[in-house]
Amino acid sequence: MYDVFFQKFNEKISLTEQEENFIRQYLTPKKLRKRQYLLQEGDICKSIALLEKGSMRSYLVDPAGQEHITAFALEGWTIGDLSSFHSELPSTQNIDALEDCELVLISKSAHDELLRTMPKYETYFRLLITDAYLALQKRTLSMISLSLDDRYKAFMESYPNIAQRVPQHMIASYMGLSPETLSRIRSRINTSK
Amino acid sequence: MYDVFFQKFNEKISLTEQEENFIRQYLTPKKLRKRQYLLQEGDICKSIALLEKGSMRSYLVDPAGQEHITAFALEGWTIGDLSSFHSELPSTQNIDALEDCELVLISKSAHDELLRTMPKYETYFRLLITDAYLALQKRTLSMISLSLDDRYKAFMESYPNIAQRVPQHMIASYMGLSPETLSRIRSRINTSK
DNA sequence: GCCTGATCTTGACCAAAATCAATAGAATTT
DNA sequence: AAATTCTATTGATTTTGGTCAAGATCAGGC
Repeated sequence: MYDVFFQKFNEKISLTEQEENFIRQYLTPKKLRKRQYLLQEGDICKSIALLEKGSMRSYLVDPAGQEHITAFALEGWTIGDLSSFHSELPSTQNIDALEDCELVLISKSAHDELLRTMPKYETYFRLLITDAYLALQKRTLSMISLSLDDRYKAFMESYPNIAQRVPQHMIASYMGLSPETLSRIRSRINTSK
Repeated sequence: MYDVFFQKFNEKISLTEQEENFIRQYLTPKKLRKRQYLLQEGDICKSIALLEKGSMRSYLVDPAGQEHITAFALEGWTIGDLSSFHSELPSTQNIDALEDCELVLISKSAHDELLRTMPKYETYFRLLITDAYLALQKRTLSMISLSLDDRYKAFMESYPNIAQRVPQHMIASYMGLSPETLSRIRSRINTSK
């Protein structure tokens, strides 16, 4: 149990068996059915989740009622609304399962206690959020500096596994495009090579 | 010396005088004239900088030769290319001074040693990068979900002090717009109220 | 196995932003 | 003080992506 979680943890900071067992007490397993919510707009995000299995997305709804996907997650990825988790204020995001999922949850109180008592956990989390920052920065820079065609190519290179598992219109939403435009980008790219 | 640096540090984690002096050894002051580079594309980002005084920007140049501003920094803000700093690979960004600046630098080796030896530094840095992540996320979400008018309003609310010190065409660049479009957004907003 | 709903593509049309161009006012430099 | 450069605005035109609509394919539910 928690195999993927500890594998990912050990990639950043290696743990002894005792340390793994210490952390284990703070973890909670959770299963979600496809389409089930982990978090809904207005909720406070009380835990961050690592996916052992399945796929998820987070999205927000704009003033005009349109959904915009803000993130995807696959096995081994972490998902949650860090803003709400950190501030303990209601979230503006929704997170739900795209497939049946198995998760590992760390509650806010467990997280805070691990930060206080276990330096390796703080290091793990610092590295985790550094990676998240770098990935987000890459996304943001591609949005301001690349053509649509290049942005799509960059997305496909960075996340080929997402493209395989997620419908195309959701990728369009993630990129801030209409599904029709993404379809046209694809046909443009395919004919030009 | 380093007043702003320690003020910002203490806002996150409070330090004793001894701790301040311990950190002080690892810091280097630097002055930059307006238009002077802190980092150029191809350089490895060897230190992160906190601005004691002045203002800076970072930008990148796209394949078509066009500049895109990726970040601004004012007094008390931290700037640098975290991607290059972290990976020790050449940067794709340029960072230069918009006004005469006074900086505090932490080199990569100083940073690594502080992380190893001083838990409070690691906590400080974790909180710093968490804030950076949250700010970047806010920016990214506004790019995919808001109208241009709302994005501009949100920018002005979040960073009124940037708008006061930075020419408008740079704000347009930061937002990924042409200067003409930003000018038209402004006139639209001004006439409608 | 059929039906419904979801997904993707393509076309026609429209709206929004980029580009090109001209102007004028500010700020720096000499 | 004059000259040069930087900055912002406005108009005309072009390009790009969004919206609306129709049709085709596929998957899952009954």
